[in-house]
Amino acid sequence: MPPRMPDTRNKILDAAEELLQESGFSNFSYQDIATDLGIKKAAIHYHFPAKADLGVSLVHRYLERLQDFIRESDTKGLTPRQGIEAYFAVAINYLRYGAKVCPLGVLEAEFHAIPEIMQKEIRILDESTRDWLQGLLEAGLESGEFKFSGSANDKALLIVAAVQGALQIARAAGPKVLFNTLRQIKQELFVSP
Amino acid sequence: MPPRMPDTRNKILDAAEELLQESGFSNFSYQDIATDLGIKKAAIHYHFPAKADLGVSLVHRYLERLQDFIRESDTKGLTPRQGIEAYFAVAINYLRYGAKVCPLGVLEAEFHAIPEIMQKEIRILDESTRDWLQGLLEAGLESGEFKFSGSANDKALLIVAAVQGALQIARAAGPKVLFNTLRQIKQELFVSP
DNA sequence: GTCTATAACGTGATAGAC
DNA sequence: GTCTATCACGTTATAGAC
Repeated sequence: MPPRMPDTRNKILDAAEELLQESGFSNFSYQDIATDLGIKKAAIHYHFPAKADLGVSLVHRYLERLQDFIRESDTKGLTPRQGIEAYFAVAINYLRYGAKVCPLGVLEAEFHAIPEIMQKEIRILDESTRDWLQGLLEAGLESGEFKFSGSANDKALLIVAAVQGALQIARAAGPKVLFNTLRQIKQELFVSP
Repeated sequence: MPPRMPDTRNKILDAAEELLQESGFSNFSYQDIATDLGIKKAAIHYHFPAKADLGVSLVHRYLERLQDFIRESDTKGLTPRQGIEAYFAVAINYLRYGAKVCPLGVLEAEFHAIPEIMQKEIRILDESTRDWLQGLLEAGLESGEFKFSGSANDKALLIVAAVQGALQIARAAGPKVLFNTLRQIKQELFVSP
């Protein structure tokens, strides 16, 4: 299974993803994507008849990417600590290239203004992300790399919420906000610095 | 200085505030507000010629409310612990009545899609909120009510980010997410349960 | 202060040629 | 698959009567 070439459909999703994390789902249009790619709006409607279809595919792709990430982590035999660092690296990259925010954050912020069919997909992505992090925290606790009080489930929620919030606050207060937050999480979580 | 009667201008701001935290700034229209209040769009344009004017006034009112809250806290002589509880109560009320989110969160999520004149006001509100919380944390540390490692400035950021994120995640995963987050923050922060 | 009326524009979406 | 052309609609915003 070789990786597919970036055909138009994938290019559309790439552009939409960028715009989503930049401005929000209802703040970009088919015209924006068309302009970015140098094509016409109608071509996008061919691949995604309604904007809700595009939105669902977008969230679904985040989910696939998470599952790929988990699979790769297992294959490479990443330690829990390396797993957390990889998760943080995703957030840092969001920030670096365009001051983007967490896709879950922006979609949840406008949750009541987006199609219901997308909301369902968002719930799955949210649950999957925190489930994965919970497992990572449990493994780290068992291996002695991590320390924390309370359940791994609770801690996963706290971490995801803080990172999501910090990415947004960084827009008003600058990038340091995110790095500061990640540093605090690591200081509390890691047994040995 | 008695509190002003809820004239049209204030009613507009009330309705707009509700809609902002429900759906986001660019996801409500003058028509939505007009319908809510039983008036016509043009009446709103009389009070707020452009939507950016409405947005600025909206954020400015949050700031005034924060300053009133701080003044009242001082007057009543609230303990740091009571201060934090009052802050959490605001978030809980957001959640309870319409699953609303933190105004800063939703505005930062669509930061790059809103008027620049609003962005400046948002930066002030963000800074003021965390400044206030920082002072509260310092006071609580000194009085022996709170415990935490690192600076009060850092801790204030972590708390604000977590609460902001939790309010959003609650939309996908339900209200428990917020209560869970607040409980964890308190358990880490309070010396005596 | 509030209204009616209207302008100017962008949006999502569809039909049909190529 | 992509295009041109077009539609129906909602949006912000303004002008002017009352």
